[in-house]
Amino acid sequence: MDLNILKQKYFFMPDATRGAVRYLTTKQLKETGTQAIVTNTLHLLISPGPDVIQKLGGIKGFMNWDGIVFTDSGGFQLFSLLHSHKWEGKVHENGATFKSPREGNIYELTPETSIDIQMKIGSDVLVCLDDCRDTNLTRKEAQESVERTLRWAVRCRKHFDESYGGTQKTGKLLTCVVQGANFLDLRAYCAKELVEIGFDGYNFGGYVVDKEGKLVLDEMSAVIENIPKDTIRYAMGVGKPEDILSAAKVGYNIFDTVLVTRNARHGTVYTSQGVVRIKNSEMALDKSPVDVNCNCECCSNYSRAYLHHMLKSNEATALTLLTIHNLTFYQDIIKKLNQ
RNA sequence: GCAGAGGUGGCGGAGCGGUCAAACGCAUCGGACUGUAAAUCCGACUCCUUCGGGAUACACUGGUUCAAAUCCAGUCCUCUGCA
Repeated sequence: MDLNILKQKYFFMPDATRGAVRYLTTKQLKETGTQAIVTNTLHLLISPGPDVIQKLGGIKGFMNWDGIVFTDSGGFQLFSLLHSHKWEGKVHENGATFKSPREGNIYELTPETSIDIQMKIGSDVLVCLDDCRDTNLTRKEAQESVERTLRWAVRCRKHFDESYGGTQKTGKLLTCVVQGANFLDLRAYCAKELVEIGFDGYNFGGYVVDKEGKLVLDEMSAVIENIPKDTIRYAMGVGKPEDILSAAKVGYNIFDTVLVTRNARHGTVYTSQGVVRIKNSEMALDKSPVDVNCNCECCSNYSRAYLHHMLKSNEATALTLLTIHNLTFYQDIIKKLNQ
């Protein structure tokens, strides 16, 4: 598999956080036009555990997925869960120590263990552990997060190269995350320093929309201006269809968001005529497909009225069909970008 | 027919003198969701309102009380047991 394509073309990766895009079979996932997915180090660490996945052929063998796999470092989830006190644990210079609410085990995620876990999961593109913080950071906090992210990036780079032989030996790519909150100079600084270390990709990290839900394009620009063009430029967590187009225009080429699949499950679907809420009463007698301009399994076979009824009746089939549609809609956007 | 139990908002079901326009659940109607603890969460849900309130409401009709969904009487229904 030639991973260099990730540096040249546009990709949208649905989140298969626990090694599954919710409600889709791997076959259905492929049929949406999806070529790459993101799984999550943190969630897979807790269950079923990296050793189990490794024994079962890595995430690709496990899922029977022959496409590209990214693993998120787990930093974003863990730190947001810890910062909001939803999980017990603490962030420290060596990473984070936390208690899994699932079975109460104590785990430690460090730059090195994060790489180890991602290797065992068997992903194609690894992400360095980054120090992701809350929104509304002071300059001092943002600076600390940048400096720690840089120190961790160095450790990840070193560990990946020294313990595994780097890209040359593994064939895998290593990407890093640019922090700096809404301080443009910190964003630029973080990007430059990471480029200095050298990675296969520079991911825009942190929060991608402001309080009003507007994409932070100025921050994204500050990063893109300081990284190479022929690299992975992954805008993590972006976003709404229009946000993906904006980010692509600025220079990003890879995207992921939970909105696609989560909104589908909640009955909010994307169409060529804008957002439609399938659960709303006006859909009850609507014989038209979700999107007349879509050829997915959902739109080719079923009416809005039928999907409305299934959602109202808690029939899981609707979740599958709407996920297929939303994901197909996103992949169609990506196809147009690649034309 | 006799003996018990009971009739509360679209439904189920709390409340058993004042803080009750009435808990909670469901249904209904909106909305949110951006490196997923999410088939989740939030709001509305008698009518009117200049958003401060106002007017009708707990089977029906009377009554007691400063005050009744809550107490009393009668009426009409429903369920369970015995004939």
